[in-house]
Amino acid sequence: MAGMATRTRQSQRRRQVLTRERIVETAVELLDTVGKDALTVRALTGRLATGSGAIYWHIGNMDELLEAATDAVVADALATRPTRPAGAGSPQDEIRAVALGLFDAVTEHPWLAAQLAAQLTRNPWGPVTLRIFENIGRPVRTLGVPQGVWFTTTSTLVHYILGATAQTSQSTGVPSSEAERAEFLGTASRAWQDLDPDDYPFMRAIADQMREHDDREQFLTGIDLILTGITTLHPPEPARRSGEGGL
Amino acid sequence: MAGMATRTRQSQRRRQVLTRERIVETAVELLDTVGKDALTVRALTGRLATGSGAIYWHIGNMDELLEAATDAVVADALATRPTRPAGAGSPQDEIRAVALGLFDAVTEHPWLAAQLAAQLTRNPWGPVTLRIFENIGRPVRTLGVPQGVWFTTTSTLVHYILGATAQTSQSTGVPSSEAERAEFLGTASRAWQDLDPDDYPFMRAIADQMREHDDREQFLTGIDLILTGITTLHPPEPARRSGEGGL
DNA sequence: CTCCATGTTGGATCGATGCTCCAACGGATG
DNA sequence: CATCCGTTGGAGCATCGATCCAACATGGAG
Repeated sequence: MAGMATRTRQSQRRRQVLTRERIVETAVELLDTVGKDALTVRALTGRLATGSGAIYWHIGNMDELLEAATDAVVADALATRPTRPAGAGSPQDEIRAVALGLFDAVTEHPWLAAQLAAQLTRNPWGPVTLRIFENIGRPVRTLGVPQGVWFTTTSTLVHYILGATAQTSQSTGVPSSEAERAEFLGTASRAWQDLDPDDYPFMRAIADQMREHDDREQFLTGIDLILTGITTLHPPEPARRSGEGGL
Repeated sequence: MAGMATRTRQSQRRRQVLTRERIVETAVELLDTVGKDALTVRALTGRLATGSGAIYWHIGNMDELLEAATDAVVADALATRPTRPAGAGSPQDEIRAVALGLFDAVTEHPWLAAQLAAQLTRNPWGPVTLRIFENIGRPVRTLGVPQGVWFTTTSTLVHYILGATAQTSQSTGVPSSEAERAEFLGTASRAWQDLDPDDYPFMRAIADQMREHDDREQFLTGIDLILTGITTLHPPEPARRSGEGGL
């Protein structure tokens, strides 16, 4: 209340102030380097040279910390879009860019896929989902679809993106995993061919395609599939009446 | 038998055989009634009147048990399709039926959404994913799309379904939650209208649609959107060559 | 029928985790 | 200098997944 400049900068007044931001930052580091199971309160106290009580003073929960870490990474992935100052390309390109930003973030952070899915179910309209929705919905609006279907259209895209990224977790990323990935795909493809022909005829039929598919390319193909459906069901009006209020 | 009273305290040991199937069954019961956090090894030993060692003799892992429970529920949801002996309706109807089967299963089992997402990330080609893929891919094949895009097309549908069901977890289900649901939507819609206009213009614009949307209807709309994209990009050939071997 | 061999059971026990509780610290205020 | 309160660090608690092992039951060999 009426605090003047008393709240001085967070310089090395103490060794280094423990702030919520710093905790989240360290959590992301731990997640990236050691994996999700290694993100424990004790690991945090070790890295930050503090106690568990200090940590719980800034974050109320472990789930809350995971949500904050997820939101931080997602915000960074959506902010650093390929130098595109404003809506330069088509709305379709913008949607592809946002989707690819999330896709690449998931491949860079192996823990992110599980967390995105977890946040979606635990807190369906939390900050993470909100952020993604906003970034997809904005180009959807400029796509020329009627306002009545903005919500549904955006939902379809977001749900596909999150479902697709959920499955594309650990595969790519490390460059040396080229052979490793080929072996994984080969093993899976072979396993599909050995399935019961009565129970799984389809999986056997696409075993070959599976071995040679590219996750990223397939991801984009799915986006284009949905975009085609959108523009087919709601073709952009050639001349848009400007004085058209809602409804 | 003439066993003396030397040590007959636990004579009723074999009153009911402990099998993996029974453990999974009990796990589903616990998940449905008390929730996911209540599914502990100790809760299982209590319900089954046994010890933890006996349980770990049949299941190797807690994650494995969760996967088995998920697969059991999914298999049941996909098997009990509305009395449709064979492919009676159009491929589109079949896809809608499979998707709705999963959607309804998620609403009936509040824990299922999180588990479906978890299985997708942890074990991308485990039995659960395999089963869903097969049930979606089969009608996709009869849709008339070229074989080269079977895998990609099915992936798009499955990823959307899993992403959408992931967000539709706790909302509907209980009939008495009618007012509760309305209040939840109203609260969320109001929260969106209070967002920063600079950061979240889109969410503010669709706050009204959000309050009055129906999850199930929106889910089906998304399916139709993707189906439209599929049939637009790959129109069914009027005459299909039958002697088309794989290659 | 007797008696092991083998597969199965039940529970004690271990290590680890999330979280709470509390004494102590230290900069700001008077 | 004295006091206060936001903040810190760590001991401790409850609980969990998982392991280990002695006690059992059952089928087949003798």
